[in-house]
Amino acid sequence: MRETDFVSGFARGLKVIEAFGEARPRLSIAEAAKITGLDRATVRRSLLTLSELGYADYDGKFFTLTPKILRLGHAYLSATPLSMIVQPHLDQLSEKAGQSASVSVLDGTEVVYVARASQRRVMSINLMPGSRLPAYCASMGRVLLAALPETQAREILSRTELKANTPRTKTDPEELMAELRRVREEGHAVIDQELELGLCSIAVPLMNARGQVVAALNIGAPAAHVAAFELVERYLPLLQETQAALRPLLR
Amino acid sequence: MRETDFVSGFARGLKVIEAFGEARPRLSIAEAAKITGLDRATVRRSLLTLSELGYADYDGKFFTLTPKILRLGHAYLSATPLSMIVQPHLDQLSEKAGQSASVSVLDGTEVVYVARASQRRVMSINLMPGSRLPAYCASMGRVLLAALPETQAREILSRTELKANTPRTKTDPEELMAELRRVREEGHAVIDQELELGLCSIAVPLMNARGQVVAALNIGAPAAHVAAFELVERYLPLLQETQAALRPLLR
DNA sequence: TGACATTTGTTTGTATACCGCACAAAGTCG
DNA sequence: CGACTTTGTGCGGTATACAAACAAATGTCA
Repeated sequence: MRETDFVSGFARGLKVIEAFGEARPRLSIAEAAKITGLDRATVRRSLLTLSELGYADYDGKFFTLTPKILRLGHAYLSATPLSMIVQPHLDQLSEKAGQSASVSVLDGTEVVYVARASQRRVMSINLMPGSRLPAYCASMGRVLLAALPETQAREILSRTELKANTPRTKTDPEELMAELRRVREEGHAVIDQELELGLCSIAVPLMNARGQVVAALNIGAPAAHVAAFELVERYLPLLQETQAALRPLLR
Repeated sequence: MRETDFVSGFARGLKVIEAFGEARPRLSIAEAAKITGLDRATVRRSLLTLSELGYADYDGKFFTLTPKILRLGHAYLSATPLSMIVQPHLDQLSEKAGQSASVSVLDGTEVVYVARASQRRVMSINLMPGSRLPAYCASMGRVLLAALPETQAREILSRTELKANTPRTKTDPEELMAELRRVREEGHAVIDQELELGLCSIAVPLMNARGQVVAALNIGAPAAHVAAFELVERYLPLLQETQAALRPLLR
């Protein structure tokens, strides 16, 4: 790709959109400039553009994103058959298990939720399509990493900040690689309160008809309800049932 | 806003992202150019930029959006307290009612789902956060339109394509305006198979502490389970309970 | 098969739009 | 009021859009 095949004004604008998030619903020009590291004048033009197009509101002082911005992500969710196809199966699975069920894919070092059926609220975390979790300490992340060639999985771990969210979090790369091998062999991953105390989950890969892993499917449960060692016997059969049902439907 | 305060390269890029959707997961440069109405060279630069930034994949022929694009919408969903706040209440409501429950806001002529708790799959429609439905024939749409000044509601209807999805769909603007007045008076809207045969729903507005309508809350049910006239007695109390619980939490 | 038409992707030249900077203006605090 | 922060605005040099031409692939038909 040549230097000139890159539209930096577009790239800068996307960076500005991403400046909004978590604890930042409202941004002033100066704040957005600080977060993005871009020039204030540039940020101002991007924000005014967003506002002009209806992707943002401007009260003269602060900018806020509007629901129109969801069209951008929706272009992906609706364009990808994945989320549409799995949703009904997910609802069914969630109902049978009496627990939340989710499907996610890998994006860099993180898993991204593309569909979710929640039975009851899971702990302090509130997950929805588009939500992200670090792959190394999430059950679906383990499954997705295990599906990659070892070198690639190791490479992803190497650029992940492996921090111990709880005392149980595995953070040693070699230990994690060994865990990935086990996941690959057994066909499922179990997480016992590595992400958050009190939260367990079990995941299996979702494969397409050709056997390629295209996503991961999991069930999450409060540790108070179900001990980690029970996850396998209680939920693995249900997960595998859904896994098998979806296999011919995915491409 | 001055002419020069608009970054057209950014605007063009966003248009390119929106070119992906529903039946278009994969686009060639020429296709994207046709859909957006932009020059092929311009579209090419936008797509290559997206690809360079990891928002799209390119196989030499077709471009596909990657899950990274969800970060853009996620900036809204997570930045907006709305979806985070309502989700647990929604799960609870859905469980009590034994039916799907959703929260949405208005964007132009459409309602956009910002949160959802699905109990069982609702007919052929598969809805998730970011999904859109025309406001005029959805229960939440009626509630949200009813909250606007009449002139504005009429204006929105005037630029909506009022098509009859089913024989029961109301498509006459005057009839719809009358319906909106009734919704405003009664405080809830009931839809009886206007969107899809076999699907009923009931919605109420969600107000913040100052009494401003900030979103709509609904319960949808298969007509086979619950006749439309039963919706009110069975679900309205539950909806109102949730409505009241959320009121002091919204701003 | 081979010649022609059509579509698609890429490059080029030129007019224009945009970025970053420096400065002006307007708030915002003590 | 004066220090400080934030926002708005002209300006020069650079990057980008557009149109048009070119190149390559694909389709069409005798």
